[in-house]
Amino acid sequence: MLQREQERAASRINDVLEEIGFGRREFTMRPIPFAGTWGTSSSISYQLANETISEEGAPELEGLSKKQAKKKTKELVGPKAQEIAEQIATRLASDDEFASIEATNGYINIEFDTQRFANRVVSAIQNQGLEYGRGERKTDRVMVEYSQPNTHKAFHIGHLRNATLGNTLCRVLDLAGFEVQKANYIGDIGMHVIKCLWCYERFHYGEEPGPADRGRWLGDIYTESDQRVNFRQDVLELLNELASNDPAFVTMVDRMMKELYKVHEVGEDVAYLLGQISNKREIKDDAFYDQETIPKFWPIVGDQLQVNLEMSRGEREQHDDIEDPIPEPSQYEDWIERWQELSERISWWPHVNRWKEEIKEEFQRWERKDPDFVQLWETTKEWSMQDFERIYDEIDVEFDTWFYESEVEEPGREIVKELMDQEIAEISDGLPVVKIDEKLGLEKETFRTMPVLRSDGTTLYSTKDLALTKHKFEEYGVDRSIWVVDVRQALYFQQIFKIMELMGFEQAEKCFHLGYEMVTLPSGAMSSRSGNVVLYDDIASAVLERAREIIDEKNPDLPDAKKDEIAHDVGIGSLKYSMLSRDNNRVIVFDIEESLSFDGHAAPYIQYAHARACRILEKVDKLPEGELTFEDLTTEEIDLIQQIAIFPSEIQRAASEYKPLYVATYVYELAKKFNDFYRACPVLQAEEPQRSARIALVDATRQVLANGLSAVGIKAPEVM
RNA sequence: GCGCCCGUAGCUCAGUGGAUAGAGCGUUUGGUUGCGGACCAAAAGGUCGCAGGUUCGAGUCCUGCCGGGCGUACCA
Repeated sequence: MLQREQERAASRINDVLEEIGFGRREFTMRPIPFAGTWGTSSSISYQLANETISEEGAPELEGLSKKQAKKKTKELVGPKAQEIAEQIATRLASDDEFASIEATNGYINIEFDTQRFANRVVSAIQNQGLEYGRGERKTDRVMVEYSQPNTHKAFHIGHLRNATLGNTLCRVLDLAGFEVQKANYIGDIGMHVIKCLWCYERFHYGEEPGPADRGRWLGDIYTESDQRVNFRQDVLELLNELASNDPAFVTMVDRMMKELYKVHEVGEDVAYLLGQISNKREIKDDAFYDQETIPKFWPIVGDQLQVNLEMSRGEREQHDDIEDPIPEPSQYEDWIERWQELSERISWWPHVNRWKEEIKEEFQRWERKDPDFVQLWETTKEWSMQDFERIYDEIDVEFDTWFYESEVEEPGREIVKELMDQEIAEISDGLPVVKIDEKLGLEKETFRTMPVLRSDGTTLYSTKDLALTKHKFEEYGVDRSIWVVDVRQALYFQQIFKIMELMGFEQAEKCFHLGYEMVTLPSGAMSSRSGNVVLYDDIASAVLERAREIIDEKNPDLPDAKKDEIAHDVGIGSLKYSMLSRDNNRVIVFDIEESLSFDGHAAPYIQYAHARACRILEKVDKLPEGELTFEDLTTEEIDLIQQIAIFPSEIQRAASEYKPLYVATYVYELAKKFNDFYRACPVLQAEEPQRSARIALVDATRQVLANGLSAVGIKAPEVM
């Protein structure tokens, strides 16, 4: 609608350019960037001014050096642009279709006739309702694969970022006019599942979780399994860190070793530890003769850390023989905490290698489809799935198609055969790989080499993804395939796309990986193993509780069920918005306190604007109909009308660049402009015909706020 | 080594080659019987990491540095 006006304006300018001898040009019209003005502008006169000066020359440039001439040109362009703009504006002035045409700062500014366009915008919104913003039908069939949670693991806020981004992208693409298929790809098999089930059978057999927290229960078992398997690594990591970062620890190594030898006479191991620590060389897992050395050494390490902590606090004399400055007490407290956690499990040390063997055997049970294993896998998988479905329901995220990793293992092996037959893949170091750079004839290392099967014939993630991608193209008729996945897999997806291209799939060109950065915590990267993780369920219940408190305070008379519903809309909306209001390739440091605040740039602000609009409309008997009077508008009214008018084009922009952020920003800006209007312009108390016009504007804004929130997957309650 | 991302107000972040670089949080001071104060106004706060280049015009594009994060053959 506005685009048409812009095109018309550009075309009229071109008419004038032709008349005055510049000829027709390609240029884009941009909004006038001043508050309270609604129209379109062109900077074409700057280009023309520059051309004129450099082609025709100017008396001021005579006899100047090149550099000086350039500098002078710069000074001359501004005034000349203004001159040309004025010339164009005067010729256009005879056009009575625009409210005003002016030359300012060298730009041609064409203001719209608010009476005409405001009516057009408001009535379009009234007529289209929920459909306002929908673009023309596009021909491409799009599939967006997102969420991809692993069963047997807990759902945390990192998963929430993915689900929110992916779901919003789907909603935006759909609104933009694409046929969208929302796909989930469940990681229901793989090493993580094997580890979890091994740990269950080995240490928790026969235990039953409560029906409500099976998902979390499984996640806890997975975490335990991970801790068991990585136990030695974690222990050595701390020891090595102490050896390289704590001079007091290194200085005391002789004393510690004497103590160790008293309780544990294994000379080789004591000598090894002494040598590595005092020379700050890495202590290796497989270097010990005796499996009890580290468990015996561990209490000595703890005692030493305690001594060092006291020394760092200044409660003990400093040792003259420590040359480097010793770490802060807080650093020791951190180390002691880690030591303490590992200490509780130090008896695991001798068993770790055997456990690893057992896990390999467990993997074989899966590979040969051992019936007992498969049955256990199916029941536990179902527990996770029920949990996921509950969460998706809570956060209003949906899927049309569900893929499972376990179902693409066989097709994966077939595609590897195909790749071998077509000589795209080859055997290298005993496993099938695709040497992508070589196949593409690239000199520079770009896509590298991708393994497509393990050397023992078991499938890799890539094996399955290649098969699934082919499946999407062939069985689902997907033209444009999108993956919403962690940005760390960027190279991986480039490799997949290139292999699909090598196989001759034209759709490879329109494959797109929407990468997003990590969600970290103020205490560092999330890791379930170390317990540094915020689970969805925990943050969701905290946010819901907080939202409920505020509603109780603001709106005590509402029925309980209604309060719960609003608390849900506001709390979850706020959480989702915090995931959308930051660019996808920026790290989110998730601050729990901040997520519990509903002020400022957040979903409740937008929802509040919507509720306010609803409140005004509630007091109106009948919405105005027919031609309205939008004359002598205030700055706030003009800016608001302009904002609701650009919604459709913002949706297109977000869809074409795959940027959910644009919509999140847009709808916040809209709420802001509505609040400005709300303050400056009385609606119900206004005199007719202004009253009717404002009521219609409020109604249109309410609709666009609702549509905008819906596009980002956030509910728009009428009361809050 | 190679590649990708980030660097904008004290903090967290927007910013489509174009006019005076904007929000939120925090700080300080205010907001009248008005339509809901989850709101609003004012003040303070900037060498847009640095240096070149392209351009009439660069926070935005190109090149090189600096700082931080991430990825780089049988994890997913």
